[in-house]
Amino acid sequence: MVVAFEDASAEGQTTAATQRTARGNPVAPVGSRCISDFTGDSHVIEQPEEDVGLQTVRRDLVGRPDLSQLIGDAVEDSIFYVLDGYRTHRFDLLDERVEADERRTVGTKLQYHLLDNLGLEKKRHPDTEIAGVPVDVKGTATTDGSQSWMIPREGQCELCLLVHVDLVRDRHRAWLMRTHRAFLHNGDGNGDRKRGISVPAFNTYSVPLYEWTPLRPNPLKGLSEPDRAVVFGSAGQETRLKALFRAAAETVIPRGVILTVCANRADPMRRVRATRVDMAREGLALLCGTWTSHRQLADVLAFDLTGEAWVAVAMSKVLGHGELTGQVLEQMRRGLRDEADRKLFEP
DNA sequence: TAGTAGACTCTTTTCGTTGA
DNA sequence: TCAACGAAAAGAGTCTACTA
Repeated sequence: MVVAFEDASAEGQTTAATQRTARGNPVAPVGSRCISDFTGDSHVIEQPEEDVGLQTVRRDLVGRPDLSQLIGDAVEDSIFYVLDGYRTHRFDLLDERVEADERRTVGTKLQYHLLDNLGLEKKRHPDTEIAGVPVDVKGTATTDGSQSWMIPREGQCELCLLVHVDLVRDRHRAWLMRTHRAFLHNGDGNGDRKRGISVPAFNTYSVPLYEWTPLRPNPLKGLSEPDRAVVFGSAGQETRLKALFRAAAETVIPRGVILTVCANRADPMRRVRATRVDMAREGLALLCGTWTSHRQLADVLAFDLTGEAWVAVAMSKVLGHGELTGQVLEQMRRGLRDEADRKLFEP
């Protein structure tokens, strides 16, 4: 097997001295030549710091203060899509009911959600352009800590935004890398002639965009077995939602979690709202991210209700925030006719 | 009969568009 | 640039039907 890089001084001539075996071959050094299988183009490998296109894209991405959050949101959206909790009750990709094939599709879905979240246009090839530079987006979700991105022939020597989701530790990280042919495995590639990135090349030439960032915890994963039995039991939606809010009080409940609990039932959000009076009787106020005043109060209490999430907090914590408390309680009182119920939401 | 689900209508909020 | 406007989405209330 001959690796596809040459000493630049040889000007396109692959000599015996520059040929390497695939196993244990060294990382193609800066200054050596790389030849794309796809275009046949021969070019010199640069340091990432000297790669104008890579640095342009890197500056654009790291200049976004919420980059890791935007990509994290895309990861969570992709996982929710694959789990299909709204129909299946599944909330964990490690669940035995999730097929390995389904897990693999997280990376594919991630491309679309990531472009959407970053406000990037979807193109045919490569996937998008960032700051005018063509960029491919590759995502991988693994359960063993390993990371492998398969690069298609047309992606060779192009810039790639690489995202790794660690499903066991619930975290994600992203890198930028120019995936030179010389950095990919040899042999015949897979059936689509895609090739994986060699680990030494990745360790040498990838540029991290941010460190490991935790995904938002899924409150369903933290439930005890007895709580989980009630939340996914045979009772009605309201009973099960109340059990969820009790068990996961002071924990942000994303909208997707509510849809998962109420899988295959109509109008679950209606049932969440219907639990508000009962929860108030138990001393818990349900804040909903849809309402501006609720969201603002949640921010004050250090809960992030973006994505129309909900949270059950002690009523005592809702009080004492001046006009904001007044607006939240007024919103909760709205429409209640029973005087005793209305009293539950008075300062 | 109580609890629950579903359907319908009204209200509120958000977001994109338009024009000054 | 910003306010006004309208459409769409989602919250909220009410009523009826079903079931154990």
